Amino acid sequence: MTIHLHDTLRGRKLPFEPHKEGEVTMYLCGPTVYNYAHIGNARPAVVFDLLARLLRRSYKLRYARNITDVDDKINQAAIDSGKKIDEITAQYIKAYNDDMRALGVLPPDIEPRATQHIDEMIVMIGTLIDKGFAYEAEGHVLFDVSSDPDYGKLSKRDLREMIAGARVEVAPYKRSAQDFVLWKPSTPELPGWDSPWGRGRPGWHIECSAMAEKHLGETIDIHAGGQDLVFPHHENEMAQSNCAHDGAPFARYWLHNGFLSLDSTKMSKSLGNVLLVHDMVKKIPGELIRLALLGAHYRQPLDWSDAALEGARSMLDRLYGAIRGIELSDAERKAADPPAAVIEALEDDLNSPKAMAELFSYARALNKAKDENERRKLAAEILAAGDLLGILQMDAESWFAGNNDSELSADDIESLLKQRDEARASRDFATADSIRDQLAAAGITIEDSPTGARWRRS
RNA sequence: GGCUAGGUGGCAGAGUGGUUAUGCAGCGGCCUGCAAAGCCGCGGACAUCGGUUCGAUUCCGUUCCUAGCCUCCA
Repeated sequence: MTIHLHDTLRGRKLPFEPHKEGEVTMYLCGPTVYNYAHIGNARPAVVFDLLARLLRRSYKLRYARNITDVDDKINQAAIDSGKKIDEITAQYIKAYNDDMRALGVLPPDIEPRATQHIDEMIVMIGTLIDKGFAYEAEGHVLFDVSSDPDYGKLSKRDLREMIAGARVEVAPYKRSAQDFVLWKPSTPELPGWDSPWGRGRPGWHIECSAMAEKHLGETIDIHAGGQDLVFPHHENEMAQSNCAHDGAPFARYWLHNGFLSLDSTKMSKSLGNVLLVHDMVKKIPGELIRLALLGAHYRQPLDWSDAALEGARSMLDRLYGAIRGIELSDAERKAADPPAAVIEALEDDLNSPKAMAELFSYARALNKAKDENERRKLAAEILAAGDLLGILQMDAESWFAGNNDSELSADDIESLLKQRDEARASRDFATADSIRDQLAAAGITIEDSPTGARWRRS
């Protein structure tokens, strides 16, 4: 089955055909590094990591995820903290990569940084001026929206209506309220670079156009990001790139993930309800967070809550419970492919909830199977699906052992289990049950089986 | 106000013009010393009002509601 993807520009799901046969280029708008990433920031990173993993099965993928390291919010963070800009960006770039790794996000092939592509941006801005799509005014360079007849097509906005509804305050140097900044002047204390228009810094949108062109070419196959980037960020990127490239399409498929809310409200610093991935991964297994993020289809809204997290935990308990106790060799693991139904679900516009549902039918089959070879085969297939989805990366015993922060160590538990076994052997069930109660009080659940008792933290 | 997405059983969340989502929770059974896990089975849903149709949760339109965007934002 061919991969189908929903394209924002055309507004529907389409069969995916890359520009060049067998090769795919993908660009994701990454973080602005002035703070830790919150759980909403993690959604596109995780969702499109899954897409990257899926694409790599069938194509040679070149995947870029940029880092915005020049931005007014960064400048403000430097002023607020008294730190140097470089210190701040270095700190948060490292934190971002660490946090994403904890969520099972594989590194992209390229991680271009805005500050390392100023020359390319200046060249592109010059091209836009030369071709009549941009103009200089009071040290600024602005994109002339009226010069691009396609402007508004991505976000499905009517330019005239936007003008009618525009805010009152329009910078005096703008010809039109919708014109946006490609280059703006910097004061001496702000970061800046020499340019034909004086010392300054780039506008927000130009970096993605310039970096995508440099690393992936004039036309990229997939451009992804959060839904809130459709306007103005992606609309503006598309305008810049299309105009600079004489109409060559910037992206063949535009993918946008839905918004994440927190307990049904928008995350915002003023409400104080921002969940930082950096804090969460200290307490919660990364793949649990990852599965919770993949628990809804990527284009659907997702409400983050403890209940959502517990739902993901139940799912992982069930899957780990099925494969628990089956030791596979590396060769057995490598030989297995994910179930076809799982792949088909993912190839249908990255339907991760469907993929999970298919995986559960394999877990059920494994739980029912008596034949050891059959069980090993099913376990290997489930684990192969886990590798594709970025889950089931832990040893099952470790998963059920959980955090080691309770009063009972694994050795304590084993010792108590042994006592209980002895009591049970002599049919002293009162003692056996009191040990079980003792363990239950410490959050340990016992599971007896023909091969002896197992335990897990709940 | 405009644009774009949605509104599915107790919760989460897929999907479909007529037939089982799936996970959790609930109920009954099997297994168990009793549990837990697992297995088998059961109940319960498609916001509203119209229309198309032999038949609509699924297509079209109305109304209501929700979210995002329209200003920095994943």
